[in-house]
Amino acid sequence: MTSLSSNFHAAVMPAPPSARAQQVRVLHKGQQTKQAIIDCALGLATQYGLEGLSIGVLAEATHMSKSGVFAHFGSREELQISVIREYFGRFEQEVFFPAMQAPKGLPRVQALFANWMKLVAVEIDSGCIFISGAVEFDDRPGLVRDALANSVQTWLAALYRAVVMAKHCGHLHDDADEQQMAFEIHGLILALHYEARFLKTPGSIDRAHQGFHNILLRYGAFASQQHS
Amino acid sequence: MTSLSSNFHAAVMPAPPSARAQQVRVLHKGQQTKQAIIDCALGLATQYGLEGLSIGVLAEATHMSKSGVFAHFGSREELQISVIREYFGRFEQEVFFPAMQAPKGLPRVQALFANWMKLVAVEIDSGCIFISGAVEFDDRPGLVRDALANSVQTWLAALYRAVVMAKHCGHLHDDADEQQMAFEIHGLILALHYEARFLKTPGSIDRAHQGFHNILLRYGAFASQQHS
DNA sequence: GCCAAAATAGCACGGTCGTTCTATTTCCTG
DNA sequence: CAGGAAATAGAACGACCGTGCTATTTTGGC
Repeated sequence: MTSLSSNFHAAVMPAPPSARAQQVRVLHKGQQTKQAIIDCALGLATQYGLEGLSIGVLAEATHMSKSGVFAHFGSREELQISVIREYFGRFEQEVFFPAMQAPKGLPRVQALFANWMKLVAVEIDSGCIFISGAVEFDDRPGLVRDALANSVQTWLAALYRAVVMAKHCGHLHDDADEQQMAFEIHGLILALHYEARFLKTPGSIDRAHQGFHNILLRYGAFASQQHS
Repeated sequence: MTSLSSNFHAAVMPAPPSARAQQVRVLHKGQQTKQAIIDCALGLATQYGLEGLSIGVLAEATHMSKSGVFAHFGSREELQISVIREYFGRFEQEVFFPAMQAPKGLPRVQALFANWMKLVAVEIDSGCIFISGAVEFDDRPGLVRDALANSVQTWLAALYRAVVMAKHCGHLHDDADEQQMAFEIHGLILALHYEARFLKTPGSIDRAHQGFHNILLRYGAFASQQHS
C-alpha cells in the first residue's frame, strides 16, 4: 500500500472531470486556474473554516468574478469537497509519505506522530480542517461531511495499521490495545490544537511530546506489565 | 472557593443588568422570557454552534418576532455571550459542584473527569460549546471569544487545582507534572468528543475511561517511578 | 489568423442575515 | 381602573449569500 488508501479517492470522492472520456485534449488554462483557486480556498478554509469559506470572498482573493470562480465547481459543496481533497493530499505529502520512510514498527509510529504534530504546530495560526471541519459538520449530513469523515477515517486507519505493525514487530507489549493507543495519540493532537491555537497556552507542544513519551512508557515492549 | 471562580462573572462578563442601581423594582416578565430565550438559544447553539445561532431561527423557535428577541440582548454578540454564561453555569452545576462533594485528592479528580465525560457523552447528539466554540472563535477576536476563553480557562484551572491538591495529598508520585496530567485528561475528553460525535466510533466512551485509568497508572503514587 | 470552444465577467434573483425605527400590546403599580 | 412604562410586533434597511443566465473575452488547434 503506497498511499494512505490507494483506492480512496476513487471510492469516496467524485472523480475529477479531467479523467472523463472526452476526445483527447486536456486543456491547460482551466485546470491551472482551478488549482490556484483551490490553493487560495484552502488557505481561507484553514483560517475561517470550511463553513466560513464564501465564494464572494474567494473571488475577491483570487481577483476573479464570483461567477468565474463558481463555474469551476458548480456548487459550494463541490468547492468544499475540493478543498478537503486538496488538504488530504497535502496531509499525505507532509505526514504520511515521509513517515513511511521510517522503519516498520515503533519508529514509523513515532514518525507519524511527529509529522502530524509538526503539521498542527505549523498550522497553529491557520488551523487544521480535519479538526475544525469535524466540529462544523458533526451533525450536518451531506456530501461534505462524508468526504471529510472518510478522509479522517482513512488517516486514522493508517495510523492504526502502523500501531498494529509495531505490535507485530514486538515493539509493544503483548497486552497492548492498538485501538486504545491510537485513541490516546489522537487525543494528544486534539489537546495540542485546542490549547495552542485557541487558548494560546505556552508549552503545549512540549506537553504533546511528553504525552507521547508517556504513551510509549505504557505500551512499549520494555514497559512493566501492569494490571489492565 | 465555593465556585469555579468566585469572582469570575464579575471580572470577565458584563454584569447582568438586574444588578444595576435602579430604583427598587425588578420586573418579572422580561427577565423570565429572556431566560426562556436563552434556554432555547443554548439548545440551538449546542447543536448548530454559536456561529450557527441566528436570531431569525431563534425567534421562530420561541414563537416570537425577531425584534422581540433582539430587544433582550441588543446585539448578536451579547446573545452569544449570554449563551456562554448559561452553559458555564450548567457546567458548574453538572460537573464541578457534584465533584466537590468527593474527598480531596484523587477521588475528586476522578469525579471531575467522570462528570465531565458524562456531560460530553450525554451531549453527544448536541455538542459541547466549549469544544465547538474553540474551533469557531480560535482566530476571531472579540468579546465572544474572550468570554469563551475565560470560561474554558476557569474550568481548566479548576481541574488543575484539583490535580495539584491530589499531589499534596500524596495521591500522586513526587515527579508528577500536574500541568501535563491535566493536558492529557483534556486530550481524552477531546478525543471522546471527536470520535463519538463526529466519527460515531463505537466504544469511544470505554476508551476515554481506559485512557484515564492509564493516566492514573502513570501518575499515581503507587506507580513505579519511571525515567522522565 | 480564423474560429469553435473554453473560460471568465456582468448582472439579477430570491433568500437570510443583524439591526433600526416605529407602532402596538401587555404588564404592573399607584 | 387608569396610565406610564416595559415588552413585543411589524416593516424596512443594506449587506452578503449561492446560484442561474447571458454576454464577452480568451484560449489553442487548424
